[in-house]
Amino acid sequence: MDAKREPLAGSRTGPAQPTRIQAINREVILDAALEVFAAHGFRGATVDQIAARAEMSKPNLLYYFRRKPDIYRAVLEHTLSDWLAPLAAIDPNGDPIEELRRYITLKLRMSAEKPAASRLFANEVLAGAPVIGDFLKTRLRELVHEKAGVIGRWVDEGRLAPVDPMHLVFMIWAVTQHYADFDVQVRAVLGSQVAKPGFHEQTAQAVLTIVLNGVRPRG
Amino acid sequence: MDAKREPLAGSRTGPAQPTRIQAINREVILDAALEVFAAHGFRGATVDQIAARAEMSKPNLLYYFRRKPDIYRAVLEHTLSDWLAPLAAIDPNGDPIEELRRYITLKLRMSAEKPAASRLFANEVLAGAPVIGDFLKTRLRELVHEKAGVIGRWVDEGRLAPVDPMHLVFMIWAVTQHYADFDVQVRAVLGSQVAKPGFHEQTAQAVLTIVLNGVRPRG
DNA sequence: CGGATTCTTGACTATTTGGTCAAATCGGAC
DNA sequence: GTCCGATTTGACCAAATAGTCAAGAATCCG
Repeated sequence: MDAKREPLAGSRTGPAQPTRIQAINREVILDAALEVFAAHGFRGATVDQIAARAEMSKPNLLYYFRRKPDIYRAVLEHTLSDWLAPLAAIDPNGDPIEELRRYITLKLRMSAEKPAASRLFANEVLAGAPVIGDFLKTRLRELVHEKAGVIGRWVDEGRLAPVDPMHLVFMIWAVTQHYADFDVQVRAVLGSQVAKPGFHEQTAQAVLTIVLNGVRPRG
Repeated sequence: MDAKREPLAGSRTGPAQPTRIQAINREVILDAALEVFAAHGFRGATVDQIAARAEMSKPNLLYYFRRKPDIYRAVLEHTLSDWLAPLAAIDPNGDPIEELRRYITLKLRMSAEKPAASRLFANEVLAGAPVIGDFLKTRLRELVHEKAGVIGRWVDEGRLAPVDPMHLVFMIWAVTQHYADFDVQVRAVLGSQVAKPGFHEQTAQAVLTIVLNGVRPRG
């Protein structure tokens, strides 16, 4: 007999033949889960909250993702590559200052447009990175070392001031993600300014000024 | 009759006459709670975890703090003033670069010595600052505006490059707290370097170089 | 249409969690 | 030592939460 496809194999192990409804609902669930996990972390989030936000009964949600950790992992995977792309895009052959400007600008835009993704990672790492720990120690580590090498070469060539490449990367992450992760604090301190049009451009301007001046070689 | 002191008035509303045992146990509980709340946030933390870490039965813990939110509030209050002190210490009459250097150094030291405190705030703010929201919008806001005024004056006097004072403060917070909040990530990427002696000095050196160069007035 | 399959959910269970209570133990002032 | 309030905890309860299940509703395909 031909291999009988189990009811949900596709939705759990791989997209063997995802239905239209499956595709839609999995997307809806992941969107809802992203918001909830981003706000409260894995342990603080509840399946009921996610189901409510997805406008779907809990058993229905669990029909698509059998267990809470499955949802969590799926959300993380769904978001990880996006989050890494800007760093990967740094071009060794580009102009150092321009490459950093583009990188910072992209990261700031992501923080503005997808703050929940940033908060999701923040919560995961704060909790000790129980799920993405391996990823951090392997793929992220390799990528950062690669790009730190590029920055280090720029420094050696005198095209950047003598800065520690690793710490420069950390600084850029810290500052750009701060505007997503600590949005509530930024709003509390800055008040109505944040809502004004052009706020993001102003932020980008300020961040770029300090960081780029900090790494520009001094005459 | 003389006012009969209720059994635990002191331990709940104010230190009317805290016993030696009370003082010790409240301290033990707050230390334990700090670690647990810092790792999992308010919702993710459990009273049992805190009690276990404090090496004390749950009912005993609840004898000192009646409810979970009471513990949480106490931990936050216990930590808030410390966390703010370095910013408050910026001296309008000091040398701009030296004042910023001292501020960054202090914040970095706090992140290294009390990472849990930083993570506690990070979790609270990530969750939308349900407890310290008012504090952020009042006391923190006032303090930051005051110090931003100082920095703004330094800029006007030409003693700092033209930078947005608010964003400079955010940048310093972001970078310094990053080393506490994202410690796991930093370790994953940097590996064994983090354990080496002198790592913190190296970090401070790198951060100070970039930020101070970023704000130093250009010839 | 009609039958098979996918999708949906109300009702339920087991476990975890915040919190209570009464009884037992401890500690300090006399 | 003795006494009384302070401290401690085992046993317990109610609510919240992750996950199950069987049965009904919708959808797809010929």
